[in-house]
Order: sequence, then C-alpha cells, then structure tokens
Amino acid sequence: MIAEVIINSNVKKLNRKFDYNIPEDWKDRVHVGTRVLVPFGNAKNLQEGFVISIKDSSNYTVKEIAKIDQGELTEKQVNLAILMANRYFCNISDCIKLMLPPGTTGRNTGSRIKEKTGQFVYLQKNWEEIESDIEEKIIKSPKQIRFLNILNGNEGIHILDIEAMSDTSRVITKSLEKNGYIQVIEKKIERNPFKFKNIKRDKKLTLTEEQMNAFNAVKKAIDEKRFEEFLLYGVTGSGKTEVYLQLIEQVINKEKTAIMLVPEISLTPQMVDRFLARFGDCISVLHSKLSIGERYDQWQKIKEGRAKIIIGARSAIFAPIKNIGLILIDEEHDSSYKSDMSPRYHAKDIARFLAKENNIPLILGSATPEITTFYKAKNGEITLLTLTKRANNSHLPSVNIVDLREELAVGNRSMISTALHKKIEENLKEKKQIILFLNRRGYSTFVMCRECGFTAKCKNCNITLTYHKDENKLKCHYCGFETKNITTCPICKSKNVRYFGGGTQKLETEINKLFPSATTIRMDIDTVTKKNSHEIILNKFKEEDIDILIGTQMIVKGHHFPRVTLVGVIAADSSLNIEDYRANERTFQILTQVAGRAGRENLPGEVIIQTYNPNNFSISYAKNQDYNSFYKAEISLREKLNYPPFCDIIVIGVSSKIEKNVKEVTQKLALILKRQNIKNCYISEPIPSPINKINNRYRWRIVMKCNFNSNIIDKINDMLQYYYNMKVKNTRIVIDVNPSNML
DNA sequence: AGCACGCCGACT
DNA sequence: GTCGGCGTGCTC
Repeated sequence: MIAEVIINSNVKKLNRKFDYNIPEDWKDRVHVGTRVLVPFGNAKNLQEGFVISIKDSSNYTVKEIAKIDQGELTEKQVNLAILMANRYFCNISDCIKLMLPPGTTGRNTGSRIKEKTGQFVYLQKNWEEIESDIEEKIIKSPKQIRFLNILNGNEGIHILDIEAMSDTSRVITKSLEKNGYIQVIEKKIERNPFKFKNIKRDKKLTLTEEQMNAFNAVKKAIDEKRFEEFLLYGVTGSGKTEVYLQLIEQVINKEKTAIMLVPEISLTPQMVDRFLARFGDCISVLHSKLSIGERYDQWQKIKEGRAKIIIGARSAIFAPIKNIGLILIDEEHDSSYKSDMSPRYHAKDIARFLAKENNIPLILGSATPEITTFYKAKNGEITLLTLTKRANNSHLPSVNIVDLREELAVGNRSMISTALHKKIEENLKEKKQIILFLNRRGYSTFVMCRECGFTAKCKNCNITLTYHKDENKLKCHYCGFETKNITTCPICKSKNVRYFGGGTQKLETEINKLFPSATTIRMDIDTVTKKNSHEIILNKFKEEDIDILIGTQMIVKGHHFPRVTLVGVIAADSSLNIEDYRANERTFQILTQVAGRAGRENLPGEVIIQTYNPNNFSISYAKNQDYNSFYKAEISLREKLNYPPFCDIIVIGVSSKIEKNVKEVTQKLALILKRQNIKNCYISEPIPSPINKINNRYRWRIVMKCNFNSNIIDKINDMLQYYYNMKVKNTRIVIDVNPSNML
C-alpha cells in the first residue's frame, strides 16, 4: 500500500503529495491523517509529514515511511486543511499546523512538547578583528561584508530579519557561521500561564420573554439535529450570555460539546469565571497567553473528551473537539476573528463549515453586528433573534456630542472640551469614576519643524514617527524603529520643532495638569507589555482609589466597571478617516461599545463624544445607539459603491525591498489577471498601497471586486503559478480576501 | 527548506 | 589546476 504524504513545509514548491510505501506490519496503523516521519531528498534528518490519502500503487520508485508519530488528525480535519489551502492560497501543511497544539510540529520532532524557539544571530569575533579581516581581504564577498556591517550594532537580530535587511540568503549566513564570524543561537520565546481560581457555583436565571424566544428557536435546531445560522442581536446588557449558557446546558445534557469563540482581548478571567460558576471545570480555555505545556494539556483534555465546553479565541475553532453540538461566536463583528497571517482565514467561515458538516446550529452574537451579517439576517439567510430590552432594566447612558470646530473657534486648543472639562470636574467631586478613550497611543503622532516643514519619518517605513514622552524617543508603530527625540530640526537647525496629534500619553499629562488631585491610570500597548499587566491595571482601576482610566481600544471590550458614570471619547474621528470601506462601521461599533461602559448598574451614565465631524451618520446614530438607522444608511452606501456584502474584496499585495521590482511585478500580475477576462470582476490598476513602505519593503497592490467563488480561486491560482515562475528575488505576495485592514 | 551539483572568477 | 562563492534544481 502507498501513502500520499504532505511534507510539513511552508515552501511553495513542496505543497504537493509525495508517495511513500507503507511497511507491511503498519498497514493497520497508517490511515488518512496519520503523522509520519519520512526520508526526504538528501536531508540528513527525517522529515515530518501527514498522510492525506492511501492508494494501491505509485508511478515513482518510492521510499518507505520510517516512523509513525503521535498527534494524528481525523479524515475530516485533513479534508478541511485541503479545502482551506485552496481557498486561502497557502500550503496544506500551514493549515494542518492550526489543527495541532503549537510546538508539537516542526524540525526536531524528538521531544513530545516543544518550546517555541527562534534563531538569533550574534557576532562571534570582536568587531576590530572582523574589520581587519575585511581590510586584509580575508573576507571579500560584498554580501558577507554587508551582512556583517548590519549585524554590528544589531546583535541578537532574528535570522530572517538580517537576511532580508542585507539582501542575502541562508548560504551567506551558513558560510559566515562556518568561518567563525557569526553565531546562530536558538532561543526560547516564553509564554505566560493562565490561572484558574476557585469559584462559587451559581444557578441559572429565569429568561425574559425575548430571551426565551431566542432560546427556543435555537433549541429547536439542536433537537432536530440540523444546521441553522442565527444572529443573536441584543443591545448591551440584554442578557445574551444567559441565553448562551442555557443553550450550552442543553447541548451538554445531550452528551455533546459546545465551543464558544470570543475576541482574544475579552478572554479575561472575569468572563471565564461566569462559565466556571455555571458549569465547573468541564471547561477548557484556549488563548495565546497559555504556555506551550498548558495549551498542550488543554488540547489533550479536549481530545479525550473531558472538556464539555471550549472557550477560546480565533484559533480555538480548530481544537480537536469530539461530538460537537453547538458553535457560538460572541461579539461576531470583532475583527480579531480574521487572521492577519497566512492562512488568512475567517473563524466565522470555518465555524459555518463545521456547523454544516456536523448538522448543528451556529450562533453569532453582537450588539453591533457586522453589516454583512445583518444584511444576511434581513435576507433570511440567517435567522434573526433580537433582544431589545436591557435585562436588569438599567438605562442607556445619555450621550452628548461636542463639536471640536466650535472649541477651536473660541480658542480652546486643549484635548479636553469645555463641556467634558465640566463633567469631569462634577464626577470627581462626587467621587465617581471616569473613562477617557483615545485610540492613539504615544504622546504626539507627528513631529514637525515650523520653519521648513520637515516631519520626522521612520527610516524604514513611509510613516511619521510618534513621540513617546516616557522614554523621550521617537518610535515607529509599524516596524518598531526607535530614535532619540529631536528638539532641533535636522534640516534647517531651527529650534521651532512642534508636536501634533495628541495620544494617550499627552492626554494623561494634560489631565494631570488640569486635575492635579485626581488619580489616573493609563492602559495601552505601552503599559501592558509585561505579563498579566492588562488584568493588573483593570483590577487596580476597579478595586483601588483611581479616578480616571485613560486608554486605547483595549479598555473597551468585555469589562464591567460598576462605578464608572462618565465616558469621554476624545477624538471620535480617528477611526473615520482611515482608507477602509469599514471606517463607518468601525466608528459606530467602537462608539457604541465605549458608551456601553458608562452606568451599567444603578448609577446613570453619561457619555461625551468629541468630534470634528458631528454630522457624520456613524457618529450621530451612535448618540442614540441607533443600530437600525445606522445599518440603513450604511447598507445603501455599500450598495451604491459596490462594497461587501454586495461583492467581495480581494487584495493582491506585492512587496519588495527594490521599488522597481514591486512595480514591475504588480503591473505584470494585473495584466495577467485582466487578460483572463473574468466575468463580473473589477480589477483595479496596480497602485502603491496606502502605506507604501513598511520595514524597508515597498508595497504595491491590485484590488479586485467580485464574488469570491471557485472560478476566481482558479484564476488567482493561475496568476500565482505565473508569479512563482517569474522568480523575482526578494519579492513577496499576499492574497487577502476581505482583509480586516486595508492599509 | 536543505542539500548536491556545477559554473565562474581568483589565486597558489 | 583548485578552491570558495553562490545560483540552480530536486526532493516520492
């Protein structure tokens, strides 16, 4: 018998089957999904692979499977991986990796649980020695010299980064290592553990009529063992979670398993606690902050059927769930369900596929559904379940919009309007808590010379540098480049250097100046890098005597702050001016969610939204949390401009360190696509991306608007084949269908 | 990716 | 001649 094996590699050329003989006595142990080790090419070590089909004979002279390894997949998983590879334009092995606990697949498959490692490069000799070797022509190759020059000053750089920066390949690295100039060290990348607490059990609540109707609709589909997709559209505080909990109970009673996806950021202990309180420890939690060992344990718990409920972020949809009975996606509009790395899958698509395959219902829940989802609900493709009433009868906060143009007109140049200033004062007096939301970190988003107009830009990206006052540095938020702050213009030597576009650091400084007696805490990427600091900050705000929480969007999701009565949105426009068809949708969603943080219990809440565009409908409808009106306005705009849900958007992005190459390659690819005369498909001219250089790579793109179907997939695959045959060095291609970020 | 093969310029 | 650099092509 012959096994068709996919070698575990992300090399495009290896994305195909290789035939291997199955040893006679392993016939019963090798089947579709078996993980095997095989001899491959001239490689010294055995290579890891997966059996994807079995046949009687081969046209090749075959080698034999050397070992059977633990960690097999089911036939269904293999089929899904093959499907995904085609749809998302990646290797089958890239998709298979999602279905195994991370760290158990890869190079040296000797040890069972693997730690995540990376290869980092260091100089082996001191620099003077290397310099003299270059002078004495002991090192001659210009590529090697370039490599060493970059490494000097960048020691500890990742092997792929330095190869990209010096425009060299692995051969150069290897020969420098062999000649003793550099050292490549394998280092661990460690992860933080996640702690469970002892939790008191709670009882289920009585459902309201609306909740009951929703519950019954889904229960019917569960009982009848059929696929049906539901949108549970419920305003903040309408008790969606209680509906989830009771439906999950139904599924568990039938000896089946439920999986609930949540956005990574809201996967906090508080949220998990609620499930622990209802169901005890038959819950498995999967998220990126688990250590490899912990994640492996969770995976094992699921595989052995000990977990009845799986709660996890995007990738949890690939957990080895036995006997699945229900899939829930909470906050279904959240962009974290779309992967921004290859395979660029959307967890919702995978969930739908699994639900259909297993004849079970899929529930999408949100207070601000994705426009595309709501459109399907209106069309009857999805069953709409609505919760209109707030379960605990708490009131919606009162929202006021402040026109910042008027503030400017009366000479108020600070980040805080007169109205917001007054409200902060009042709330401080009454010892109530305040949240100030600003979706921009750092101190100032750009630094400019008033004399000559010079602006500080990243040397690697076409992006202005953000001033970080904490460290007195200018930072690039795209590639991580840092440089010392400037007070003198490097061009005209003027001292008239000014800072524009205030971020959270500046906001904190201003607040401390305006309200010196108030205590503040700031939460953004810069303050939550250490492990668990996210939780620490939020607990501090909840439990300690802190008056004002200042933060970016990470403060928005999944937290209850009972004592917060005032929420201030400093700049509602920041998400509006982005070159993305979802700018309105994102703005409405974030404003509605931020507003939902105010006055959740007995205290009435107030929200102040500051904006330069008070008439923009995504801001004005957010004032009354009027999703229906927002939807109507937005869907007609989408139809007029032909955007999703009326079509799919496919972005073909090409990048290279050499500007000429990107341009030429992108233009050629556009020509290839246009020559295919695809019906009902708009293909844009090849143009530079909105951010046309990141990390020294120039970026061009082609945007296609069409219905993403198997015909288009074939046409794009043809184009990719052409691209691979072009063999333009150092050029990369990314194909993203309905990307969550259009930059 | 990793490895072998083979071309090519530089140098004993 | 021969040695190292480095581009190319193959892996069941």
